[in-house]
Amino acid sequence: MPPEKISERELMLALTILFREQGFEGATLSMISKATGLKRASLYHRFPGGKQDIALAVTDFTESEFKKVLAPLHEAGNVKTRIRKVARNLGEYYDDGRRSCLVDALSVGKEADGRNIIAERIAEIMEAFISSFEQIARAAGASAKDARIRAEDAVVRFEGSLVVARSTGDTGSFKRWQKDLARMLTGT
Amino acid sequence: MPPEKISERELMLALTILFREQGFEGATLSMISKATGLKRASLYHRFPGGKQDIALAVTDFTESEFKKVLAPLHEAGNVKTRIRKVARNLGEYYDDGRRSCLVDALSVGKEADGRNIIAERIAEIMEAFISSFEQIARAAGASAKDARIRAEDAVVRFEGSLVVARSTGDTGSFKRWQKDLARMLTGT
DNA sequence: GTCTATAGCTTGATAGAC
DNA sequence: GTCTATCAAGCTATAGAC
Repeated sequence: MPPEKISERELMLALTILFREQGFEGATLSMISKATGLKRASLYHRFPGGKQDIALAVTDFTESEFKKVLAPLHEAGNVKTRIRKVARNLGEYYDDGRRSCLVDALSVGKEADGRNIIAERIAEIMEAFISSFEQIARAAGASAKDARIRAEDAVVRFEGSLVVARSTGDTGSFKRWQKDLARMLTGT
Repeated sequence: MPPEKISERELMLALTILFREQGFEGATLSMISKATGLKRASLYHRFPGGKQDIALAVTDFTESEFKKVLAPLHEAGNVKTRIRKVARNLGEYYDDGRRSCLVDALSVGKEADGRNIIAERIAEIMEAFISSFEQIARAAGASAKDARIRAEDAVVRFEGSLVVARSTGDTGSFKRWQKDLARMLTGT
């Protein structure tokens, strides 16, 4: 057999960028082929289920990458310091607000039956994101109810700043979000 | 000639719903035909420029509908009362947070040349949205700089709550946004 | 594990009748 | 202003060679 033209990780990184920018319908196999350097048939060798399989793999990959980005939340040390580390990580991961959110891009569009398997799967990432923030808010002393609200609002402002930045090109609100995150979650 | 099968306004309403749910790539001419009751050729009679023409018409239509929704901001009367009226209007327009934002749905995806004509056009709606909030914040006594930041953050939280609601099905953050809007913009 | 070649379908778009 | 019929191009997916 010929050697792998592209490593698993490089492959997933290229696919993630593409799906984030184009969404599910927008990302055609021709684009995928071009972005990865693999011909159609090679893509089907790696992802027997086709395009949907690829999108689900991107979702799995993003979930695990996100865990790394959020990892400092669950480490030892000062709460605010941990949150600030995560704010920095997210800034790096989203190129200071210039990249779109995969959850947003892949949750547009429904099947004829009104469902969207990828969106259902990707909603778990969103919930895990909120849940991580919720835990750190609890650690900072918030009540169960308050912690949930603080976490949801922090994620809301994160997602919103990426939408606004994509539309207007202005990343100011993302940067304000980064600065504000520790205060939002700890309430002080 | 046969009579119009569907009025201009009904047509635009159906198209807006479709593009909001499916995005540009996701909304196929087959779906458009089904949603409007018009065959392909009839659509091309009304929109000679094809699908892109339709999307631009939806953008224009949404811009004028949005002006109506935001109109109370520019009327006479108590500032907070006017803002609360707009919060109610937006709740109605977005079905209490259950509908997606057109700006979000249509700003996913780029042409090969890196541009996206529809997204560029629709960015103007986003800017007008922010600008309306900015004016009312000024009217409430905020400095130019503060008014801009308050307006941006209000729109950020609005867009974010729609993304989170679409993903998780939870409209709680949208309802909190409605309650909070007057305080956010006036700073009190 | 990669490729070329191809199948079969859907897409966006058009011609021309009524 | 609507329609049927049709088109080329692009789509996802597969078969089979190396």
